[in-house]
Amino acid sequence: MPESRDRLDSILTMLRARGCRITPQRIAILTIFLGSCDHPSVEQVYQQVKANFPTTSLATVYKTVHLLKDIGEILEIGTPEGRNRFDGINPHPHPHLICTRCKTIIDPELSLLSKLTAEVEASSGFRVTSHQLNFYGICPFCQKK
Amino acid sequence: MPESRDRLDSILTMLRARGCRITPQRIAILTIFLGSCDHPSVEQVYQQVKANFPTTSLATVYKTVHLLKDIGEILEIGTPEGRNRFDGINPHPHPHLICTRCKTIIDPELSLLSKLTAEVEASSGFRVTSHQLNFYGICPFCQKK
DNA sequence: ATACATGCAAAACATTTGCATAAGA
DNA sequence: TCTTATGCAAATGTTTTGCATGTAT
Repeated sequence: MPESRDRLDSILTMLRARGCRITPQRIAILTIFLGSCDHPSVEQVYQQVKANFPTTSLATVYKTVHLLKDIGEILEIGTPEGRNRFDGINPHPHPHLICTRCKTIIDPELSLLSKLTAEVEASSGFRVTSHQLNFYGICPFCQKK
Repeated sequence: MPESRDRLDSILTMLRARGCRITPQRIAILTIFLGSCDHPSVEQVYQQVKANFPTTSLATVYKTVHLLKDIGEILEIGTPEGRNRFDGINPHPHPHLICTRCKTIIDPELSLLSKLTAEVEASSGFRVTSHQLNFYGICPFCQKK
């Protein structure tokens, strides 16, 4: 995956510019986020990092995740079941489609969303800078059960 | 509010049919959910219940909230900041437009929203039961400052 | 009378924080 | 070397659970 390599490099550059240090743990955590299209929780990231880096602590994962969130490279997703999940592929706000039964999270393509934002701005006069849009429902697989 | 009275009655009937008992605490908690259009957290509900019912415990609020969630009368909503919130006006969740500067909250009318939900269902196969939509931005008044 | 609900306190989780030590620059 | 990151453990905050007592039916 060449583009995620580029993205890794650009994030590392950004971290260096910020005075942050590049540690093996941070590279490992970043690699996991950039390489997985699902939306892992902190605990899931921790388990994966430990596989290659057994001494890594959960606290470090939390700290790194917050760092990445602060610089805008990953997005935190609120879920109804306690542990939050993170999106490292597309850190810009976008809708999430959450199955309330099996907890799967999907990123749907919505052609109408930009029009919706435009409608909000036109009718209210707000300058919209961000949004959070979560749909909750039952996925096709769970509907059959 | 006559319609929320009807809804209260129908929920009480539903609880009785389930073998649940109607306690003052449950009525108080239900009344709070049916009467407020915002999305209160458990803690907020607890504080409100305590005002009229000082002996109520937080555990009871949690248990009642879960009961209501199980019978489908309120919806739990995940937020990125820890404490979950609940929607008691279930059938018609509405978007919020939040000014990040002055914290004003507006309920915009969005004609496109139902089309957006239809688009999600059509493209994903999900049966969408609810959603959460928050826009963040700067309101017209704050833009002038 | 007899379940079921309540309220307390303790437990179970998820997340954050403080601090001594390890390690990048 | 000099600062930042790590890892541990303790602290925080939220939600759940067990159990004796209270209470709706």
